[in-house]
Amino acid sequence: MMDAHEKLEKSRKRITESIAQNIHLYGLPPSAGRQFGMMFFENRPLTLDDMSAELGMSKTSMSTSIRTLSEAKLVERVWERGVRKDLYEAKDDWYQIFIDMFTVKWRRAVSLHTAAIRKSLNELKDLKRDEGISTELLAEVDSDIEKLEYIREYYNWLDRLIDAFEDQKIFDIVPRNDDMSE
Amino acid sequence: MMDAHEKLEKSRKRITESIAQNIHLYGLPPSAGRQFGMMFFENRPLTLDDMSAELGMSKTSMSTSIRTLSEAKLVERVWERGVRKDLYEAKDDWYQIFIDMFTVKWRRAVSLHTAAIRKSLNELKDLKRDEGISTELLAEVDSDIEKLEYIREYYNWLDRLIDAFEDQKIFDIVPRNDDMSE
DNA sequence: TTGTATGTACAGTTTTTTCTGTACAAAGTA
DNA sequence: TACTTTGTACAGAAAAAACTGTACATACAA
Repeated sequence: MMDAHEKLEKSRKRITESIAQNIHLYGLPPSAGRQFGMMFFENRPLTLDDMSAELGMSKTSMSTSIRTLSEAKLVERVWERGVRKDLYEAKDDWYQIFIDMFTVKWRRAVSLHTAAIRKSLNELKDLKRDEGISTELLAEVDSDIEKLEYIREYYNWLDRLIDAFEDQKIFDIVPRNDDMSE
Repeated sequence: MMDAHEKLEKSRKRITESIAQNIHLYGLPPSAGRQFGMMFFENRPLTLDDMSAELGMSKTSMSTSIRTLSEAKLVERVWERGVRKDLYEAKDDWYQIFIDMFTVKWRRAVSLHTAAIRKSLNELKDLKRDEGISTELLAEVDSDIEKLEYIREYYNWLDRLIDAFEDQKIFDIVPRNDDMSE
């Protein structure tokens, strides 16, 4: 028979593992998920040494993964007077965490894609204008131009979608507090 | 000086590489992105042998990655009478591709998390009810319960968010056709 | 039925990613 | 100033993922 403390640990472990198995949606490896999950249940900021001891992993690993977690805005550094070591805490607004991940990751993708599309589109239009190309090839160029214009429009939509998340407009269609009771 | 055909290839390659570099957002490796990008520009369904030749990769790889692409709903199998080989085509509705990816990936995560939360929450509530536990531990249990109830609420929101994508309600706040002209 | 074509399971290889230990730079303490 | 303490750069080890070739099952053709 487990004692109460063991039961509590087991309960936490289940949630932490669940996070670890799904953190790839944030582009992070399972161990970073475990780290975040552990920090989530701690009601105090942790040092790298704390994390290292808690997870049984090297301090170096803690250092690199905490940086990744910070960049993804899942944790943040906090200050406490008199403490020399760096302290980190899991962010507690999961809605905001989701929105931050979404906007950070997709904004970059949109930006890169849009630049590539603009460049290719210009090249293709120049190609049409300047050269006397075969009818066959011209058809292909026109086909590509059409496709690129279509996906440019799509990325414009995606950009506006990201805006909607960023400025919290998303809560207008999907309200935050459903007020569900058990 | 490049000829027209080379220019066309270069233009396509830029877009394809851009897709390859960002397809990790769909949980797929770059090579799958290259495969999709190539198929996107082809105006006809391709066989595994076509893809193998086009990308210079083994047929086995094509087979496994086309399955992944199918599961992610980025491509689909099409039928053509008289053709014995399997034919695949890139889906052309990128808005729908995005929505499908989003719903498939996040729905599974929500489902797994929700199950874990329910289980842990039950265990913790049993723990509170049955055993005479120390005040100190009780405080921790209560803290965990509060946290789990919070994230349960969050996952409920996420589930509703997925619904909004799935039933196209998302286009209400972010309309599809912006009708931007150059 | 036998022969041929096609897709994939599986084992092994290559490549990429993650993790560790050492060494060191930066910053605080005495 | 010299002496600690702390975080991280870097090189190498371990683990995971992607890719290939062979072998085979399935389906169609004759």
